[in-house]
Amino acid sequence: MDWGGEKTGSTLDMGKRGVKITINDIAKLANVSKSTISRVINNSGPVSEETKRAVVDAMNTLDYHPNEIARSLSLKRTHTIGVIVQDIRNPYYANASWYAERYFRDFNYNSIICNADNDPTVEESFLRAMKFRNVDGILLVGVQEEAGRLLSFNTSNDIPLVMVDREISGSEIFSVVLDNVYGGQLVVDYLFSSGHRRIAFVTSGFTQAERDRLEGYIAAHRNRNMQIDPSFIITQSEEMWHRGECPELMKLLRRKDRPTALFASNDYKALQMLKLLRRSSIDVPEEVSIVGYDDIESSSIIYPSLTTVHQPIDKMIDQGARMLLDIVRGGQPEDRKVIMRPWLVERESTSHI
Amino acid sequence: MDWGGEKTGSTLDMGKRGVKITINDIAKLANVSKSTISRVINNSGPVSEETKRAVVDAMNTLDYHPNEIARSLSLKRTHTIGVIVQDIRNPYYANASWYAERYFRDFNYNSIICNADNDPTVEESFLRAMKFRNVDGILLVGVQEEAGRLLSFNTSNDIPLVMVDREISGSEIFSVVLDNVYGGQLVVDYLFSSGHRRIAFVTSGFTQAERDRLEGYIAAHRNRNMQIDPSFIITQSEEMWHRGECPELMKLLRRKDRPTALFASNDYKALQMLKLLRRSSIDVPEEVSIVGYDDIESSSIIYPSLTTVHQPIDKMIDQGARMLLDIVRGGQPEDRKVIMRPWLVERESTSHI
DNA sequence: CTTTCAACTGGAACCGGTTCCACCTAAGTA
DNA sequence: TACTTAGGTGGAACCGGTTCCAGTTGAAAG
Repeated sequence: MDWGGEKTGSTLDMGKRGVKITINDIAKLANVSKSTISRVINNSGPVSEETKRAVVDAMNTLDYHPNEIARSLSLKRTHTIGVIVQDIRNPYYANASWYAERYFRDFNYNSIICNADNDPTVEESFLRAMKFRNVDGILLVGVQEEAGRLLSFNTSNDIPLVMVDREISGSEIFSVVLDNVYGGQLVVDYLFSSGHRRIAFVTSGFTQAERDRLEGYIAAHRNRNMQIDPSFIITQSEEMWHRGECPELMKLLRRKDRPTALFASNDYKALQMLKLLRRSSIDVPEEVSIVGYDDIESSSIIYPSLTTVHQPIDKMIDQGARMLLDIVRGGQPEDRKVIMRPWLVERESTSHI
Repeated sequence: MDWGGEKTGSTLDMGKRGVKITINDIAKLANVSKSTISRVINNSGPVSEETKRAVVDAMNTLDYHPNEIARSLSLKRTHTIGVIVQDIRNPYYANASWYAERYFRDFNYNSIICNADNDPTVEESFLRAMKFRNVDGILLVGVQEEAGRLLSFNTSNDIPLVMVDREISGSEIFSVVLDNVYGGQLVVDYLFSSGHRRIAFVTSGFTQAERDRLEGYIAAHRNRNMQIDPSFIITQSEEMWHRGECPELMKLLRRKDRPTALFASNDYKALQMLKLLRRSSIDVPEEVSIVGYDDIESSSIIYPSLTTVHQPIDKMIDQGARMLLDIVRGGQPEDRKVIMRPWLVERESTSHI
């Protein structure tokens, strides 16, 4: 909780009404030079026990805390991490960003959290802004960046960068990813084993992750030699999803050979679909089963609670954040790429047929 | 989106591989002194058109962006706002913090967002930490601070401070609040007019807001000369709510004269109750009506969707953030206290009887 | 009793900006 | 012609730290 510096007295009334204590005040009181104070604070050079004691005493009596700004200026590091999140309206990422913030704060780093809003342009401008803000490192969470731009940013630049929940295939960029193809297969295999044969996939196809889940969906069909009706793959813009509409899905559901199960590329879309089906008086899971992906908090709160794929986003953030801080501090993480596997959480939105 | 500084070229590859351009480079290239460059950047002194042009040219060719850290050091302002939020696990506040962040960024301020986690001690330590981080101002969102400490912090200190969704009565602290007593009455009046006579109030009683809503609940009863059964007021710790249990409520619901309506002091608790009732197979709203307070996003997504009191948190944040920036920039907001009124949103979790 | 070396310490430059003050120049005024 | 005066500019100090370098000291080694 404490962001660095010594523990202080218990009153909030410090610093004698706005007058800031500087290293010079301590130097004067302890009768030593600035250099020595600095050495004591940073443990960066020999100081006799005696003077050290005097300095610490002086710091305590004046309740001194080094000015981080000045320190940043000479050290050229700001103790700040930039976190760029794909879409903060998606609770999964909202959650992720909070994990990240907490993690960094535990290690005495501030976070600047930015919402890329699914827009590569916005993303690029944040990337640039962060550079000028002198962040020590950047964590890209679920961000969709065209490979080229990001690579040029990264290679031309010395700002450490780690991607979580996304990667740029073939690149050397540090990343923590989930096996989304595997996850997609997981869902379809589960539905198959529950007796479903007509399974639709509903997505915006916007991110690589979503495309990978689709690939898993296709692979699972292929493994069982099942045909896929192309009209069972519904792609529609994020904007439409935010508006809560999906005409194509509604059309599909009016067919007599409609799907018995719907697989949404993420929980957000699954929840929207749930709303749509309720509006059309189609019972879930009695008439149609729904599976999501992400396991956001709402998924377990709503009724029917959502069968979904759980991604250990907290663990992933932990991993990514650890890697990033490693690099920031001059180390080298063992792995450039960590791949984690999601698992299925069975709830009420699916049924056997 | 742009955090200050000029528009730049379109490639992310800037600054010649990590070599930072400083004001001295510009001075050299434009053949003028640092002072003049500074005057051009800040428009803070007379510069001839001719030299100004030369300086701007130089800045463009080298793609120069002033170092914010150095600027902060001499100007003693960091363009950073501290935002302390009561409880980030509560989506209502999660939302609020995002509005705040967005607002400040639009005005070129960074935000440091901290979760007080319902703990005054944590809160105090953040307050202190922010002081040492040299934030330009602090926005307290729904934070529960013992009056004394905060006042001493505020008076001893020159950091501008604005409270949103909470206040310290009798103090001069800038604040934007909702009329929670009014809101509490609103709910009870609505339930009365729907025919309900046995209405329970369920809370943690932790915040002043919740206590005010209770006061409204009581006032509405008094206005109609109705007795309140003391066992209809259920108070239980936040921790228990996070765990999703409420034994006292379950006991109350087993009585034959059980309440016909439950009024939760916020949506989070309402959602937890919904889950509890579902587990006990009590139908909402057929058997028991539920009303929440806050109108968080999930309230409209879940089934049954929640009748609740909508608080224009976005507008409140706007107000509070505007006030704060006003003060930060040396101005004086017209009002020290802005009081806003919530309104009721009728959905599916309540019925007439 | 010198020499050597390590421990300790202070001075000054530096990080990259801002700002006060002094100076110069050219135009306006007495 | 001499005297203001305002516009335009550079120099230097300053913000509050870090760090290199050189100097002092005291004890151990020769």
